[in-house]
Amino acid sequence: MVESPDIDILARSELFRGVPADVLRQLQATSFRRKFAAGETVFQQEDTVTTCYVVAVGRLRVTQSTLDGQQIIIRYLGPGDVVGYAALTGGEVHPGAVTAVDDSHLIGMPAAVLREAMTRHAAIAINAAALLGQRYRDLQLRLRELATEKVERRIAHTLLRLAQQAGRRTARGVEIAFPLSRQDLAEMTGTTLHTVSRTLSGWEGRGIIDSGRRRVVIAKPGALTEVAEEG
Amino acid sequence: MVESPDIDILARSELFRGVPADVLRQLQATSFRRKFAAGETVFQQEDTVTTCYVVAVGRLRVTQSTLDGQQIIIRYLGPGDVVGYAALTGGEVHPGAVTAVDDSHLIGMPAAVLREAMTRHAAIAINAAALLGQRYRDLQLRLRELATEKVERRIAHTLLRLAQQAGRRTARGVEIAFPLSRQDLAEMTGTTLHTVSRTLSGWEGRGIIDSGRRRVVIAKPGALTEVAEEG
DNA sequence: CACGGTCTTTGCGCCAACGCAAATAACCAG
DNA sequence: CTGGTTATTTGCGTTGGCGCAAAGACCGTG
Repeated sequence: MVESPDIDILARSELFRGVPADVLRQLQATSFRRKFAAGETVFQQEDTVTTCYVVAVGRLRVTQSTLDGQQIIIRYLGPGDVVGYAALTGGEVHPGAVTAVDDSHLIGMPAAVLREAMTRHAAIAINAAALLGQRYRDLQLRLRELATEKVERRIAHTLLRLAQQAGRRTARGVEIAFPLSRQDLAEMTGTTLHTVSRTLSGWEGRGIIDSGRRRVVIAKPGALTEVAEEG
Repeated sequence: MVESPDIDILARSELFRGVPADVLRQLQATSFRRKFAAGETVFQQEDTVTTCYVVAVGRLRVTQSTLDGQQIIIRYLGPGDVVGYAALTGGEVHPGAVTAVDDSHLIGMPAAVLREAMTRHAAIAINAAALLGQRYRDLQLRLRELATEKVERRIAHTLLRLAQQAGRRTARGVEIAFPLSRQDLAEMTGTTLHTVSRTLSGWEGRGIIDSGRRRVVIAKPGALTEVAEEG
């Protein structure tokens, strides 16, 4: 019997790294694959936690909304990332919503099974703590940025971070490898799409970036870094 | 032999809740108490992680600074809270600085011992994941608040949150039970001490709060909630 | 009880960024 | 190719909150 490719993906994921193959095989018995088309929702904010996913392929967006419809983007998720971290912490409901921004394949498993596996195999629980700590640290950084930096710098930093985690080298420069609108950038930086548009237009004029409809290519990463760091 | 009071504190802490007493006794063999006077620093940002603490008594402040001295307050820690979460995630350095704002007693233990205990007792690792998840969720909320709400509301929300976690009922109202300056509130809400001062003055005039030098009493929590929720 | 240090208050001018509005521009479905 | 939908750009007036500056209040200490 051929080893399932899913085992391979899990073995490389942030949550199951270093976990023995036989444990993964057991987990895989209750796991399943699920596809989400771009734009489809994986779960809504406040949904009850039933399933935990690991991204096989694709890209998803985590958002958090207020009652009156205001929304911010918490982070983007890509291959190997956990979708629905609440399952790791024993949370009852999802604190944010997750939507696919590209066609995506997720490997899902029941939250109860995962919780049980964590009690049995400390390595998984330790990985969970590590990945949550990583996300927490990222958020601390963004909070500080939002509190202390001006809009232009925030946008610059955000683009550089996105390039780092989902950049693709092309002839023109580093392209953000998923659809990213002005509105999206606004929701990541705590500003409005108008201000983002004006800022990007400015950079476009200086040849720093090359952008279009839901598309951003960083032509001169060095220049963008300069904007982000000083002046 | 009398059971040490530290065991009791640990058993009730967010990290060691539900962990068998004999495991705690083992951990306590390498643990020690340390006092910090108000104003003293437990560790600096970027310090190497060597020790993990649990707060026995007191109150501490976690901050994050930029190179140019800008700083924000990430959170306050009180009895039962973990100080130096990086030890739980395998981090090499502390991502933030911790300072005592009141005289405090901490129970410390070597990070390596704690890490080892996590691998041996999944319950500790699971608690670690839970508490990190809680902090992450709190930060998501603050990020959204900072990104979408105006200063006055942010300050109102912040005060209400502080009252929740460290409020003390008095004749005049709910008092924040540790020294809290205008500057501190500014660093929690992403604004300046001037704006905080003006805002508090306004509320003071309306009888909503009663504040002084590094001291805030919420006289009318209901009115403050109203400010926080709707205009 | 006077002094120095730390907090807090308040006035004033200014500007980054918002909010509104309206004109493109790009994409999609049929 | 055409009409409809979704994204982007840009202009213009407004303003919340910053930055600077100076005065006043409070506190611990010698």
